[in-house]
Amino acid sequence: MSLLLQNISKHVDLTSQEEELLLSLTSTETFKAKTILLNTGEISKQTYFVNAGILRSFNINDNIIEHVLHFACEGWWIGDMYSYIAEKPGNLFIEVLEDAEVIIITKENHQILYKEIPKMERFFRILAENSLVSHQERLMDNLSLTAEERFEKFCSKYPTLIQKVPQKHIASYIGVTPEFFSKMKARLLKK
Amino acid sequence: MSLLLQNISKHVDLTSQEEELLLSLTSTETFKAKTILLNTGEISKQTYFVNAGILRSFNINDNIIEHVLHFACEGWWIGDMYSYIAEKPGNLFIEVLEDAEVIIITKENHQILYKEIPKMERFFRILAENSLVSHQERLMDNLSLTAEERFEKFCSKYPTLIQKVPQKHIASYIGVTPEFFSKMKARLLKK
DNA sequence: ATAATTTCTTAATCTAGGTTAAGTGCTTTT
DNA sequence: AAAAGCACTTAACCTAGATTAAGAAATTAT
Repeated sequence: MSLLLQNISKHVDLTSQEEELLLSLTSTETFKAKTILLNTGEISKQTYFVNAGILRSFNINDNIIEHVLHFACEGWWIGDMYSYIAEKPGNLFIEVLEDAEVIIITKENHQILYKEIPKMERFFRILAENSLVSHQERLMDNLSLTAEERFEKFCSKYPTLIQKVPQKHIASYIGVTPEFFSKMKARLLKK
Repeated sequence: MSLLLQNISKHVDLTSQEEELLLSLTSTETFKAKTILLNTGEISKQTYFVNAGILRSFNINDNIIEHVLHFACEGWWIGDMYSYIAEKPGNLFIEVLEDAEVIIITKENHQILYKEIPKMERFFRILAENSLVSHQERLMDNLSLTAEERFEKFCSKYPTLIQKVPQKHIASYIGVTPEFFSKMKARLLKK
């Protein structure tokens, strides 16, 4: 069964007709590493579900410094939620880090989906609630933990990502410079 | 019309029977300032909508330092989303800062609500999505802005809160100590 | 009103993490 | 296989914000 249907079935039960309709409202595309799926200033008209590979979303502030908001690998959703729901130019880039296969839902199809399969409101409610909880936790962690503690938490939460994505992106996600991250890692290895 | 129904009508249209049912599934209570509505370690079984007054949610880490996650005044929702959806002991306190009137929905009634009025799935989906967007923005702000910039943003976003809640809570929300906040404020006034 | 408790301020000192810079080893491209 | 461009490390120095401590102002309780 497709990873997407599996993901959805964790929270709502679809009939096979509904599943078919759902799939007919999506498209699947593959992208090479380094592809930019979304640029700052663009209005995001799609939501992505990752079948394979790794993506990240990030922004860049005045000083040309990147900040990673989110990584997404197999089975994860990613997008610029702000731009997508407000239909306004966003601040995020979405980039492919590792060759990826991605399921795309456009905003129009997403609306059709809600109309034809009201159960999908429930699915995306639960998705948003779970995402909200993890963002709240990350926020509190950034306020109350040291960089070292945040790194340890990241490692236990996303063990596979550590080998796969460049360190500097992890440093950015955690909220430190690559130089400090390197120093910190060396310090941890000595223990 | 009640503030709650007004709030809901921004996103979904309810019939008057549905509105009646909704209200019958809620209760309204008033609380004195300093009342603790939820303690760390408790399983949160209610979601709150603020009719009047001010509440905050916060956690306390080992060092006995508080971190404010959220303020809620008139027309805002507040709760411990993690504990509420996972039905596990949470890490948050919810406290009344200013005498409050609060509409309470219990988890059981919330489920009934979804069953009887499926439209409410949509409402809470939109609520969660909006909340997610603002948490994402706050996260990125914490990673990329200085304390001073975060304070200015807070002022323009929540102008009424500044007069009403103790400074130390705003310092905590912004992510600095009360002492540094005081120094920073003095510095800003000189300009 | 007065005492008690909180909240806020100021100032000296300290530190986690940032900045700058130079060098080393990878990939990727040609 | 060279050349170019990234990604990572190390080290010296710097700074935003933390910590500690003590006093002043404002609330709250008696």
